Amino acid sequence: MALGKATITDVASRAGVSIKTVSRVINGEPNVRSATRERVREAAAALGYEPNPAARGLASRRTFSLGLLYENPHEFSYTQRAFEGVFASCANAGYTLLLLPCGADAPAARAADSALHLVTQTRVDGVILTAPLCDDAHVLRVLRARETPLARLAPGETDGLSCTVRAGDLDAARAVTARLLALGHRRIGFIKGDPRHGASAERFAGYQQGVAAGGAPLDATLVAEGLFDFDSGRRAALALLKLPQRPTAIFASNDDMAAGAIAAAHALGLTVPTAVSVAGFDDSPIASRTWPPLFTARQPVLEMAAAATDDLIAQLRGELLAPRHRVFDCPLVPRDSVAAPVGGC
Amino acid sequence: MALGKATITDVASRAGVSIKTVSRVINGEPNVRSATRERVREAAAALGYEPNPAARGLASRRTFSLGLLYENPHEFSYTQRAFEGVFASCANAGYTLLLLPCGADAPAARAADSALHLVTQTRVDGVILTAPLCDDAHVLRVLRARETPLARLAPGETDGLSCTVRAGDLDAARAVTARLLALGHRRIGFIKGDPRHGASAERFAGYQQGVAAGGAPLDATLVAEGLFDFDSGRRAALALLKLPQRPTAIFASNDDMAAGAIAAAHALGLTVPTAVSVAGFDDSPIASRTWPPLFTARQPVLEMAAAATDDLIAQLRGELLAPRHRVFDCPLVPRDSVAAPVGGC
DNA sequence: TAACGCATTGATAACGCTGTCATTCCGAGA
DNA sequence: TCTCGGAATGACAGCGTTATCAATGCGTTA
Repeated sequence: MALGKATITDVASRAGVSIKTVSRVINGEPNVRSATRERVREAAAALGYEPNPAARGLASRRTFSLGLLYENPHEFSYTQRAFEGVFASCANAGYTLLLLPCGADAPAARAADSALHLVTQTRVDGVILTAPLCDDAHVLRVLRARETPLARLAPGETDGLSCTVRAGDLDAARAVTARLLALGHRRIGFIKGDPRHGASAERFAGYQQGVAAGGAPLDATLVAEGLFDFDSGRRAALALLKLPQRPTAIFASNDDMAAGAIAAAHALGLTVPTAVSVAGFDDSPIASRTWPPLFTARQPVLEMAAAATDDLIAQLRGELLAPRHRVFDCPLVPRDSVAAPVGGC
Repeated sequence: MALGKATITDVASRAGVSIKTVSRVINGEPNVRSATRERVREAAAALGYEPNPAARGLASRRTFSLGLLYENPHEFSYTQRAFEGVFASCANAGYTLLLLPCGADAPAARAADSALHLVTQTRVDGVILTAPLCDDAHVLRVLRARETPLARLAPGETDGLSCTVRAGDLDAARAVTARLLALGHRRIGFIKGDPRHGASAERFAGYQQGVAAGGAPLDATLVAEGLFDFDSGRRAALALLKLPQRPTAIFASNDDMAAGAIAAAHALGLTVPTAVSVAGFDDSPIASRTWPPLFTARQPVLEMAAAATDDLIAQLRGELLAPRHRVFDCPLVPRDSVAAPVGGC
């Protein structure tokens, strides 16, 4: 096998056909006799032929590559899990993947610049947007001006223009809350997530509905603000646990903040789950690395990202008539950071 | 500003020059009168011209893209930090970055396949290899057969062929050990890392040298095997802490295993650092999220990855006469998981 | 003034593929 | 046997750059 220096012309002459026929075989186009197809395949294999993506891209005006745009995340593992899902689908469909991080702390216009770069400079065929960029007006405007096909992961709102994939945040948050209530907790603290993420409002609503459904009092002093990162969770939990009448359980909107809440409890000399229960959301790697490990709801990030990518590629291939909107369940993951409150109910 | 549909021909006619002159300006080549250069720049800006990478790649036989090859990592954050460093350098130099994960648990040949794919299919100009792939004979053979320029991050051994960037693992591990000895510990357990990583042996050697230099006994029963992941660290620490004469301190080869060691201590009812001190290595995100936070040595992964990328690009540009080999210091990060043993020395 | 040399510029041929459209092939039906 | 029509195939013109090499301009020297 040669070192990949063979061109389509070499294959064509070896197979005794025109380059156009080779092109047809390579691209799986119809109207090639199966004997011919086989002959071309053999010639290509014998020469170790690999199509030149630059030439292909130049001629077809496509790049067969997708861009994954994301913010430098607070929650470290999310992006990586999403990436793995997107990558798997890309590899599967023969697409190349470009990652484009945009600094979270940079001005809003910065993200739009990154998006623009992705489209003009590298000319990807489509873009996958993760929260919170998938709701960023600047970014959306830039991409839509170029008519770039989109898929949005964990958006706040769906529209009729792009495929979306969301988690069933509301239901899962309600289920977590219900579980805490069932254990006998009446005062359940809540730590909200970054308000720029659509999921934050959903999870909060799930908490509220759960509390209301359980007949427990809705106490606004038990709700603290957070930003999805460890330290904001730690600080919020500290404040909650220092309340005159402190909660017996804390439900943080994600695992990183829940890990912060555990650290806060430790710092105050409160044992988890004996003195205070802590629940998270996501089932990110840190959820099984805290002590005690976190009770949480599993968000299937990898599968969701893969689904978003599949839909985007289907759209590029014209296989999708209308944008598809998917919602993934988040099953509870029972772990030791949650128990009945001391004294029962 | 137009929507990036302008070609080099448009720019040329607007500036009243030939396309070759525009090409010269775009690529920063010499021998263009500064007045001409300025006129071309203005025309390009006015038209919103963006060079077409496919056309450029076809004509120049380069892609201006690099590949980052890595194993699906045990230690979750490492790759992401490395990616950020590599990405920063690529963006800086106008290169595009392709990530290529290869499953850790797949057969060895699989990684080589991924490497091959990177070179033949996407035709990157150069490849950055992370541990342990940077020491994988299959991968290296494939890439060298194609004469692909390489940079290797955290290799076991350097060679005369490719740029390398390493951490000063041995010195840092010795310093961590010395610190534990200085606090009065005499029985210091050690959890080794994945033997396929060159750093594992270095860190172990640092531990051994540190113990020897401190005049403490070298006890082989205090050395446990690990694989750099949380669970192997937890299990190894459990074994160490159940020894008849258990260590008063445990030095794990990385933070993930150290977090596992803390979990093991908790599980046995041993308080950290009162009953047992725990030290890690890397200063990965989890190091500041455990309770208590981890005493560790900071490996500047992002900076190292950026350096490797810079060197690779310099090599591609022909600016490097011989492969460069860099070593980065790993300063100690004092945190609360380490204290003097109960009873002093 | 003519000739020389170097900096500057341009005409044109690749680069390896896809798209368009014409052509050939081949079996079925008249 | 001839005609017809769709399947199969091929010729050739781009796609938007860079590379090669020739041509031009211009200040300097003989």
